[in-house]
Amino acid sequence: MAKIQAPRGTHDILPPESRHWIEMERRTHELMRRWGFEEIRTPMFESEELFVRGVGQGSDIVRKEMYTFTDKGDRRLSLRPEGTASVARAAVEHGMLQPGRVLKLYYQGPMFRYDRPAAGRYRQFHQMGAEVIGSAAPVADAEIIGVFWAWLLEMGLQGLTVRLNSVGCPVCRPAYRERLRDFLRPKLEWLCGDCKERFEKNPMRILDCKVPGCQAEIVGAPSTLDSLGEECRTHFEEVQACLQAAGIRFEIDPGLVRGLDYYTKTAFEVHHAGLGAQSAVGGGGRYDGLVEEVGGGSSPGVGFSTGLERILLALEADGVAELAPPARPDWFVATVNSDARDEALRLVTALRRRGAAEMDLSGASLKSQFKQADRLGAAKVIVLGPREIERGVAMVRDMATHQENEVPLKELYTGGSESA
RNA sequence: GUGGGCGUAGCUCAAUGGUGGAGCACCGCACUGUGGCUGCGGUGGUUGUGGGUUCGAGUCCCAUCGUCCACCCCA
Repeated sequence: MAKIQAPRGTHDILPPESRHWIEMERRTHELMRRWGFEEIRTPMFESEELFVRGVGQGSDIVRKEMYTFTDKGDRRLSLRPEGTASVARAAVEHGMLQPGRVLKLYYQGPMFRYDRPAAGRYRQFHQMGAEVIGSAAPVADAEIIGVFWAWLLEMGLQGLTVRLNSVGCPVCRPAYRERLRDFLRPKLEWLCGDCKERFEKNPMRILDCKVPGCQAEIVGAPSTLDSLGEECRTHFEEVQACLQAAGIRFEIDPGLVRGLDYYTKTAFEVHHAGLGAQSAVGGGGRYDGLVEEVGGGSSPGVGFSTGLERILLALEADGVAELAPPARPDWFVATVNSDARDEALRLVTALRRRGAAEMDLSGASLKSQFKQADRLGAAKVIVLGPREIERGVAMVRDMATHQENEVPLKELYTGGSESA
């Protein structure tokens, strides 16, 4: 039979790597508890419409990266490409948004995008993210960037940079777009093909273009920041003041434009130096129009998301060897021959109520059982053979000191002796 | 989606077009009821897959799948 491989862009998470995932999740829950966020778990597929409206028709994600299918009931469904739209949908659907109430939620799980795979980019990948919904205040933006920053430090990462920008709001953005078009129109013929297209659809993306010719043409272009309306400008200044108060360093990056259509005002990304082309470990921003877009009342929000595979790659680049060391058994119960099997089973069952205990499952020789115990890093090996069982004792060997003592079985069962 | 690199044992890698190897890992033996170190031995490959060229292909050609890099985009 021909082998079946995992689909392109997907990957199995195997031991010992799965230990790192367990540890990341454990630290996430613990940190979020301290920051007062509660977990929300939403479906991995949703109506296609949710993402079309939420993430945006114009975004690359919706235009070419969604896994969309029709189910047996003729519903158009999409595997979720990101988490925020689902959180907003669930908050609206369950009436969690009441005027004056601030919701703090986090989520964690697989996301799906039909993208060409590369290092740090997969078709099924995992994100963790958090949202503050119900507050338009700058301190909410700082709360999100702050919890993200704390989370990154909790994972043990170094060499991180926060880039911050404001992309304006539906009031001031159109005005800025026009100013930018006016500036670029005389230079249009010198721009690359992609940028000529962007000129009509999304001229702000031109600022992000990597083509050297375009870079030269945009010198002196009006900055988003100079074109912010009064409200957006004040908000941006206040966010910066809050970040300074919270002790978070950042760089202003006027070229930072995010790929999801729902962002307003604050946009940010965090980059890691050791990651190559896919250097963003996460990002986010404010989305004051999203809740309304998915059918709720007007409710402002701000959030972040981070890619867990990239976090692991960044940790590797930082030389963090082990997020979580292997679990070592306290005891390995070894049998001299098969007559001791039942006693060993009884004993290992009893020991497992108090700690981690292992026994041989393959009928291996005593020597081989010691090798197993050594490989597992067991602290002690308990030897059961005819000589011991007859007298109601077991030989207990300390693997570090090589000391062996006879211990009555009764004590091993009750944990009554220090020697066990 | 565009351009390019790479697919050989579980892992990391060798093999001028001429009988596919090594290290690590795994299993066993070294006076038979005891681990790590050492020595010796062993298991393990339809060379990603399918075609083609050739007396002969891991090696050359085509296709396909996968992977990696850059672009794009982003996490």
